[in-house]
Amino acid sequence: MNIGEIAKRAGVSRSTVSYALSGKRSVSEETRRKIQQVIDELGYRPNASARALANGRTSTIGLVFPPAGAHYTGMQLDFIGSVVEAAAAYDYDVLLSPSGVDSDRSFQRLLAERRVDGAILMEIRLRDDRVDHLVAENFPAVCIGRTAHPDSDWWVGLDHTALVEACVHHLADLGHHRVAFVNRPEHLLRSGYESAHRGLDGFTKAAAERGLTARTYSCGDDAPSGQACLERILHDDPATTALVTLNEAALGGLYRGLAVAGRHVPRDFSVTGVVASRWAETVTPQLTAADVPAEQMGRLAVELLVERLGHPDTAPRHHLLAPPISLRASTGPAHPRTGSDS
Amino acid sequence: MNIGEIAKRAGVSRSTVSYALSGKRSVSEETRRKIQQVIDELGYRPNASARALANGRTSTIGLVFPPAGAHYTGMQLDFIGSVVEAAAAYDYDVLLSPSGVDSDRSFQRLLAERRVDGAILMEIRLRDDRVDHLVAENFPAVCIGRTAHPDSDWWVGLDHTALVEACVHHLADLGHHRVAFVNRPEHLLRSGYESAHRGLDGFTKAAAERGLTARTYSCGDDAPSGQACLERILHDDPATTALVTLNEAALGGLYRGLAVAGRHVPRDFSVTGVVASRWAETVTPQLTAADVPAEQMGRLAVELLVERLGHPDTAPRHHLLAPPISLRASTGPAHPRTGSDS
DNA sequence: CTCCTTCGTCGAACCGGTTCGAAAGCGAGC
DNA sequence: GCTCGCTTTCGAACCGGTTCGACGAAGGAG
Repeated sequence: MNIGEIAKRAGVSRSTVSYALSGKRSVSEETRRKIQQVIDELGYRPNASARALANGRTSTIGLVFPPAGAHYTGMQLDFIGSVVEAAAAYDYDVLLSPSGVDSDRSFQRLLAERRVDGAILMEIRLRDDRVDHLVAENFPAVCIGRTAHPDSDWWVGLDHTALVEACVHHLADLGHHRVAFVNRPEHLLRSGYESAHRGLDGFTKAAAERGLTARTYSCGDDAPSGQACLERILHDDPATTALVTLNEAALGGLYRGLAVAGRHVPRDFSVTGVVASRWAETVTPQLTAADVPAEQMGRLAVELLVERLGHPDTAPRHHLLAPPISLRASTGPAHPRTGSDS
Repeated sequence: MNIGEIAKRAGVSRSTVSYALSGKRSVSEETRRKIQQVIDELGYRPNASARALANGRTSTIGLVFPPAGAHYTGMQLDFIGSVVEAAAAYDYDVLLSPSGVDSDRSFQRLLAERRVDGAILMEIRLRDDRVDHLVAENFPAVCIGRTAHPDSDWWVGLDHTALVEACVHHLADLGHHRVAFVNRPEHLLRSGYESAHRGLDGFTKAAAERGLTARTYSCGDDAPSGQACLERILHDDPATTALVTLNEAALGGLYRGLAVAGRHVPRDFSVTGVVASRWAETVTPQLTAADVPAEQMGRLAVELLVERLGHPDTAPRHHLLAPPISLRASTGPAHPRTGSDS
């Protein structure tokens, strides 16, 4: 059931079938109908590998996936979903590439073996080998996140600095003086993980500006770590009345820690941070947070990539997003704890 | 940088390079070294499309993704991650196919255009066109979930009936008499969604066996729907003291509804169900639940598929998993509400 | 009636691999 | 010395598309 078979049954040459399908040269109405009829009868679809070999385009984009074995967060899932959906709208398939332990191997696979026309990278680091590599080869790629030298790349990113600053200002406006920052795990910070660094910067800066007493913590990406982290916070400074977090996966644990410590949210303690709205709404009380527009970011990344694929030598473009804080139910005015603890 | 270039620089023919690489015929140690040296110098990797065209294998498996635009649950994310990881171990890439609105188009794309060697399907329905289609074509596929005629398919599934039964027995053992079942959304039930149906069956059967007063509800896949559903439950029968749920995404809303209604978990109300452990641990109190072994299921699915690809005409194989209930903190003995409500 | 376009179609080459049959080189056996 | 068999290498065909140059027929202009 290849193009030769169709040609034979339609009584024309292979090239005529190809042109009838692609429309790159005119074909008489009559033969076009005949060919279409044969194709419909046999349910023919052109072989993707052969097509890719011949015209050099695979109609596939690679999505470089967070390290395998890690704790995926809801945000990442939303990215993946929206990327797949947006790509389908442009007739692209999405190939997942685990950037796991031997990330090089699967990465090489994508690029050097020409499995994809372009790539979207998640989980960017400030200094990122993968990005350097792609830029050096001028390979069409778009990052979800920014490196330290963002002008030479294509990316769509979140202004974590501004978002965390906004969270701190929100808390300061409510009268909080002693606040904590719950960051992603230590090893991500050390490896230069973008959002962790920029978020931390924003926190430190805004806390200084507002004259707050601030402490920062790293916390594992899971609920038990969140609970432990909260215990540490209250142990280090029992007078803490609010926290800001980037750590979506630890959120449930932070809440549990507060409940265990007898701190009511938002009466005794305010919580805010940067979390996708869909997940901010699953906790009780619902989280006042900067809404990560994961769906939009995935879509924008695909749009940028498609544009770049269409116009290979355009100057880099980017989108820096700074979604507003959605006021929900997890923050309130500070009530300094008086007397002994409950 | 193709095989011809390598051949030229190594002073041999293209076929010799090919054999040196594949090892399908012997090549003298000397020429093999020479070829390898040239390859290392130039960083050559064979073109995937050409290879796929020539030998008929793409080294890619398709993962048929839940409908686009739906609310993804954490479980699904875990599946995807584990499938990608397991596939990488067998040197397969994973191509995502959204089975969205015009699922046929992208589905056809995968199969008819030969983009993948095999496929893994998620979100199975009891009567599933996609599965029928694949079985009819004898296309190598493995389902995560069972259809109504499971003997002719390859699948790895969860015994939702048994799991929900176990949940009901657990509640009955604790002395609960009036229990509710929170299912997936109505439209999924209507479309024959497997876990929703089997779970419901298990609930109904076990509740009858134990002589419980039981009500069943459909609930949207998000927190607000969960909260609304819980209100409905307490409105319909304020004496309800426990619920079983399959609806992971609504769980946060159910908890919130209980908090709003002043029912303490687990003192006044027990909650249990079927939820991946990683997510069961993020809520407070942690959910006593049958742990969905998403990671294991993804891995098993890949293993079955690889096996099927290796031995095309083996009889169908499957794995039916029935993980145990993990006792956490969300269930307790029934204390019939006495007097007026709080 | 010829000359020049335009339209529709065909054959051949090409994309970059794999694979098969055959041939060349070489030592062993008779 | 000749044949046989083994190892190593080569050339050609093939996978299933796309694309380019050319060619015949039809139509219009002169």
